[in-house]
Amino acid sequence: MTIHTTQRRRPVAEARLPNGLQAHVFETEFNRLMSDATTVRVRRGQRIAIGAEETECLYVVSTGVLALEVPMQSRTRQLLALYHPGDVFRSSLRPGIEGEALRALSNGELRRAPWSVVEARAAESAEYQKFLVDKLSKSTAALARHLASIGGLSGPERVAAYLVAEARRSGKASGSGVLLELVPSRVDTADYLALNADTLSRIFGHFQDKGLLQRRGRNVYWLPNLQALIRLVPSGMFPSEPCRR
Amino acid sequence: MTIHTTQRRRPVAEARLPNGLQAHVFETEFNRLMSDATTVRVRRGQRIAIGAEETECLYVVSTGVLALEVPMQSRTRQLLALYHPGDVFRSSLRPGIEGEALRALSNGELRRAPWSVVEARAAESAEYQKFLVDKLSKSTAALARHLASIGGLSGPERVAAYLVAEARRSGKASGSGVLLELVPSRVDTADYLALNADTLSRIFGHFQDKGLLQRRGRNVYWLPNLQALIRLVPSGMFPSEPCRR
DNA sequence: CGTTTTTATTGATCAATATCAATTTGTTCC
DNA sequence: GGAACAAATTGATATTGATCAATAAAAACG
Repeated sequence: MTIHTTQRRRPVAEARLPNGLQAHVFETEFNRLMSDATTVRVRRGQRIAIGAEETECLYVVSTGVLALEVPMQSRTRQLLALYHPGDVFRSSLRPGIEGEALRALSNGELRRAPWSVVEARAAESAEYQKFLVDKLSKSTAALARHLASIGGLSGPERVAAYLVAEARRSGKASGSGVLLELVPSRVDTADYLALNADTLSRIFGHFQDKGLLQRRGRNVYWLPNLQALIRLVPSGMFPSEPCRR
Repeated sequence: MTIHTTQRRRPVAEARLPNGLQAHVFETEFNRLMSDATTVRVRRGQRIAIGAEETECLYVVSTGVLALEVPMQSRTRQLLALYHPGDVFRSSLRPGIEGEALRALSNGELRRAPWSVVEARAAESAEYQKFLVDKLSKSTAALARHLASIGGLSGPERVAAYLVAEARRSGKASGSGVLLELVPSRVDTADYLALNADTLSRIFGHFQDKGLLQRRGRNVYWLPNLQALIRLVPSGMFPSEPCRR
């Protein structure tokens, strides 16, 4: 297993934690839990091989966005899950498909610790144990939710579900709508949503035509009407979770 | 949460453990771990509501096949995972989609224990703890693998991958090929593979025409050439796992 | 054993999305 | 600022898989 460290040609994007709360949790809980973790700087596009059994690790995203990637056909791939600042990834969650890896979708930073060390540390404190198990469970639940989305929804529905989920995760209230930064490129987003990049582009176009989406910058979009987007997704997909602001 | 117990109109199918090994592990490890679990008999089609936070449970399949189900559109659903004898399901793995449930795809029996009890028991023994965590990790890995399959493969590829996985899980060497019992109905299998039941039927037909599949009974199929089926699936999906017999 | 009910197959058609190629737009870097 | 490069959009067309309706095949049941 090789982990290439950043060659520092491009400046690493500074920390972009979605909001104060998450930053706080991240700082207090994880920095203690991961006090002896290795910091790994990653550049957009970089591949981080996931360790085998013996080198099982826990990864925690500090900044940037990463994805769990598996290569499928010769030229295609599937992104199984996205990891944002504060998210954890345990390598035993990996599907065991040849070529699987973590892939940086933006510049960023993550911390890596051997699972054995994390386990020992967690054993010392029931509080940390609970925190960790909770994080990992949520990540599995997210995987299940994504599978439901890919397997059960049409293209536009998937995109709407993605936008709503992102808005809830990191959107900022702005005017009458929600301002949203979508870090992954079109191709990455398409590979995550199991859509063709061209098709995804078209769906974004339709949403813009219908006034559901407005581009405000490179990766920045404004959603004037989140409720309308939610209505595009079969009810039940978002069971009355409060929308953070 | 209501769990309907069997009304015993139809006889419950007797235990069908795939082979001696699994039966053994199941007996020795789990019966001790789950010694104070409730036994729940289920009939094909029965829905088992998954508990909320407070009533989080661990389920262990004794006999039969169950699936984690989420309703999508009005008439459609997605089966996220299949659970066979010996498999475990922890309710915090649920995606949190309205209407989610365990669904019995055949008559069978499962054991249910409150998570708190299981946790306490596992805390007593590192061996059990490890066994449990390992089972749950594998179930998450299977979820990821299934997501890769649904998101990245075509219909026929998905079906081939399903057949190969089932052959490896429970197939019995028979003549020059593998004999396989496929318990779930066409509709259930289709919902699991995110395909239309008609389309699935056609794919089975094509596989039969190509001599990859032969019907041998109600749910029993014979695969004369497993290698040919494996070649239909992008390499990497099945990285040199030994084929059990 | 024949009737009822459920499950599976098959054909004709349609809709959704992938593919390929050509532009356009945006970014990076001198 | 402008050349060189990368990313995103758009149009024309092909392909896959869904849908609907009709039929066939199996099980269940009296």
